[in-house]
Amino acid sequence: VSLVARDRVWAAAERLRFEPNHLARSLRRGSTLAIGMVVPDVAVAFYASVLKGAQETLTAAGYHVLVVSTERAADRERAAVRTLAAHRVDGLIVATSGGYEDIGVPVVFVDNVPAPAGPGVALCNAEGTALLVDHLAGEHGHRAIAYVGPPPGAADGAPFAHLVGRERLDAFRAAIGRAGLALPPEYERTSDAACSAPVAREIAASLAALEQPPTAIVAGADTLAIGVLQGLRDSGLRVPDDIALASFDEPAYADLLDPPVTSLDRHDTEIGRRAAELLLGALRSNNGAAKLAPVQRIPLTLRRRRSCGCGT
Amino acid sequence: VSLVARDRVWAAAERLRFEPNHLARSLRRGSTLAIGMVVPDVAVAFYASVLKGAQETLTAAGYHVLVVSTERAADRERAAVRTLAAHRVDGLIVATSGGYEDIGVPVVFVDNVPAPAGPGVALCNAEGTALLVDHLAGEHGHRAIAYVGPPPGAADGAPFAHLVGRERLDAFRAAIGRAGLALPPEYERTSDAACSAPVAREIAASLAALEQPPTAIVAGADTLAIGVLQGLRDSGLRVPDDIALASFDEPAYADLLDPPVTSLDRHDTEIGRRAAELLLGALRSNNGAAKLAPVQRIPLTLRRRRSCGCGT
DNA sequence: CTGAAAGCGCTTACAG
DNA sequence: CTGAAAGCGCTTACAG
Repeated sequence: VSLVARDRVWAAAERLRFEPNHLARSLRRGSTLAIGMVVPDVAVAFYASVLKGAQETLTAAGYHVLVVSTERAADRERAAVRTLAAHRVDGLIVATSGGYEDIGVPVVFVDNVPAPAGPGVALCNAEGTALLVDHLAGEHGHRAIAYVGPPPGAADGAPFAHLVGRERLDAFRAAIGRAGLALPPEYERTSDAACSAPVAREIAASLAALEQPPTAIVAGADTLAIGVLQGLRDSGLRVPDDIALASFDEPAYADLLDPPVTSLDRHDTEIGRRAAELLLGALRSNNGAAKLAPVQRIPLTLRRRRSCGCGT
Repeated sequence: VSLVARDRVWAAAERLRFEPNHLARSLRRGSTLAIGMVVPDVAVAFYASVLKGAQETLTAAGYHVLVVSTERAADRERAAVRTLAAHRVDGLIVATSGGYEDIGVPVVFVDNVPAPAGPGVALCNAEGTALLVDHLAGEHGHRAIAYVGPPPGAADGAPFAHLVGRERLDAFRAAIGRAGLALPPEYERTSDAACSAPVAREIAASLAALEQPPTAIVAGADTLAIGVLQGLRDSGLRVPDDIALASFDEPAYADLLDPPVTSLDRHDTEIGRRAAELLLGALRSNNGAAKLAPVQRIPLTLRRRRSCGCGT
């Protein structure tokens, strides 16, 4: 081919905005450069931030991202994973609601990390919960602390669901024990699997109506903290004067809420970035070594605001 | 083939979890059953909800969704659209930041709908802005109302960007005129293209520092409302006692903010659903008729809360 | 170093 | 009605 002809071909390609067909390339190469990302709910700030962090890193590495939001239903998660398998994604990042099944590609779990299933990025659930309890008990002297958290059990028979709920509940019990406090069963409450605010709202109202209501509440998720805030308001209780509140997750604009909510800073986008890097490592090595990688734990920082009683 | 053999093949397929290769099918059929969705920022509640609504409808119709978040940069949007073209998506849903270019597939715009470019789903920007101004002027008697909104101009040479900003600013001026109020130039402020809260925070502080500060502010986006709230708090002003606030978009948990923020209910997921239906219609007919479809406008409802002065 | 051929896994139009 | 062949648009190993 003459150089002149070559140049003319290039120019024509440029002019017609020719894009090589990625499908054909993928079919031939056996790699799609696509990563599937499965999250319980894209509209929840935490997962949106994780998604952003992961997408940033994966896009920079030449991958693109297929996102599916499963509405926290195990069967929808299963369907999503199978669809992603049909599309031959090269790997998966999964914040599982319990429906995951192996499709033979590298997977990195985030948030909810099933113990036997591979590498993942999780929060320091135990340490974080302890931070909240220790702060309420140690610095503010509370002795009647209730818990409203995600359920510890598996949803609809799912093997992996709600490890987050398990870890946080266990850590709450342990921290209460270490502080030498009593934990009557009615102080230990769990929400629906979706951690929906309306459910937490009712739980908070029922806690407020107890003969011996708690003087402080630990919420195990941001949506639950919002619901608790609403429920306490319904009951005519002031936060933190009548009852204190500390939340595991940081609600959006926590400092502008009434009152500003004491919570743990989670570094959301960092989680997505780390998950993406773990996955990229597994894709590069492809020798199964990544399967043995330990779960990375993201440390949490306590943000003291008014809801716990600080600064009043 | 004998019936017995057929059954055994089916059983084996089931057992091995055989998934037909979607790539090969797409290559042959000339259709990927994939829809590209381009949004400025998945972590913004509005776009996340639109995404959910669209995904719901598209998944039910057998399509899957490729999401790209462009961080509101026109060049990143352009790159995203080209990548989606390389993957041969069957159609696009685009909340443009100005970088869109035609790739020869049906497109539906949401939020920011460029006039000559096809069907879309937009908000009633003019009517919504008028609702806010009329409420502040008519029901609360404000005569010095300032505006903090998205910029009306195109970002970095993009032809389509910020129609939303244009429409809301024009509507603000018109509503102020109809109410017979003065509009000094220093009351008419616009943020950066990203509508970032920190920029609005500084604008609010500078409004508060004016010799004749406004008695009310209309925020043209939820992130701007949050920033204004912070800026007014920085300046030691109480909302709504010292200065009232009404926001075009509803911030997350608007009723739990301090104060609860008066704003317009936008029906976010409905927007995504409508956009998906428009796109499905265009894909089915495929005769270009959809190109002539008028832009659908979503009506908005005023939610009266404390920040405007209601209920005080 | 260049160019023609085979093949990725499907679907579809066509021959038997 | 069944079965073999061609082809979607690439990449890659191979022959010239």
